[in-house]
Amino acid sequence: MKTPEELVARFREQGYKVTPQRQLIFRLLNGNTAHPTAETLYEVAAEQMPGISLRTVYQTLSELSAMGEVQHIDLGSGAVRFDPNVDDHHHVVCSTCGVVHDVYVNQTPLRFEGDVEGFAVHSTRIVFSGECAQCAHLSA
Amino acid sequence: MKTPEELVARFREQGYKVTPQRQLIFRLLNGNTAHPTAETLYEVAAEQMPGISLRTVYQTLSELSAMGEVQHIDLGSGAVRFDPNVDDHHHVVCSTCGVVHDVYVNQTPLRFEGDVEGFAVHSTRIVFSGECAQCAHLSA
DNA sequence: TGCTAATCAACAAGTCGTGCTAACTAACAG
DNA sequence: CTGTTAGTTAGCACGACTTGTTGATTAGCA
Repeated sequence: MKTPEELVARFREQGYKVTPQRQLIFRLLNGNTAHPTAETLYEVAAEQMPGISLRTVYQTLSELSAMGEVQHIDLGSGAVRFDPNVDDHHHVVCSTCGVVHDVYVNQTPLRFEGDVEGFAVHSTRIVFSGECAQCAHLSA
Repeated sequence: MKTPEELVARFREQGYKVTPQRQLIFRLLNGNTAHPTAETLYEVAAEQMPGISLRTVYQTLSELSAMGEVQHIDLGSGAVRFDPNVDDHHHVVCSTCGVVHDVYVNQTPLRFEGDVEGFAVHSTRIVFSGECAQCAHLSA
C-alpha cells in the first residue's frame, strides 16, 4: 500500500475528497499486518474518532480495494479481511486462533494436471492452514 | 467419495437412517465434478423428488462433510460448494463463467518465507483463477 | 408393530455487506 | 470566503447464505 500521504494525493487526483475519516483509515492500514476485517478496523477507528460510522469504513475500504491499494482476502472464515500488502504473496492461517500472516512462496511455476485444457491462469491464491507457534506452545 | 452403497452402509453404522432423500443426494453427488452448491443440488434433487426440502439437502451435506465424505470448498464467490472428490487436490476457477475444475498440483513441497516462525502447516489450499477454454473462445 | 429419527413447512435469526433516504457537515474550487 | 457538492451519519431495510426452531407428519429399522 502507498503511504497515507501518497494515498491523499491519489484520492485528490481521482476527485475524491480527503476527509479526516479517510485519512484515519489510511493511517490505520499503513504497515498493518493484522489483516483486519472492516469491523475490526472500525473498532480501532472509533477509538480515535468517536462517531465514525462502520458504513464509512466499509466504503473507504471498497474504494481502496477498487484502486488496488489494498487486497481483499477471503479465507472463508466469515468476514473479508483487508491486506495493505499488495505484493504477490500468500497467507498462512492458524486454525486455532485465526491469526493470518503473509508469506512469500517460492513459486516455482506450479504445474497442474486435470481437466483444464486451455485454461489461462491469471492468478493463484495459496492458503496454508495449521497451527501457529503461539497456539502450539499453549496446547503443549 | 464413497459409492452410494458404501455411504448407505456408513450411515447405518453411525446410526443414521437411510432415507430416500439421503440416498438421492448420495447418487447426485456420486462422480459429480460440477462442484455444486447446496442450492444447485437442491434444484436437481427436486426434479427427481418433488417436495424434498432445501433444509434436508443442507443437512445431508453437512453430515457428509462432517464424515469427511465430501469437501467443503469456499471460493469466496458467495455460496459454499461441495466436492465429492476428497483426494488431496486443488481448484481452478474461471472468473468469467464460474466453472470449477479439480486439479492435481505437483506439490513440490512449497517453501514459504515470512513471519511464520514455528508455524505447523496442516493443509494447503490452492486456487487458480483465470479464464477457461470455453470463455476464452467465446470472447475471441 | 412401535420407537424414534427424519422430514417438511413456515418462520425466524444471524452474519456480512450494501442500498436508500434525509439531514447535516465540510472539502475544495473559484 | 463562499458556494457547490461530495462525504458522512443514523436509521432502516434488504439480499444472500446458512442454521435454528417448532410442531406435525412420515417412515426407517430393530
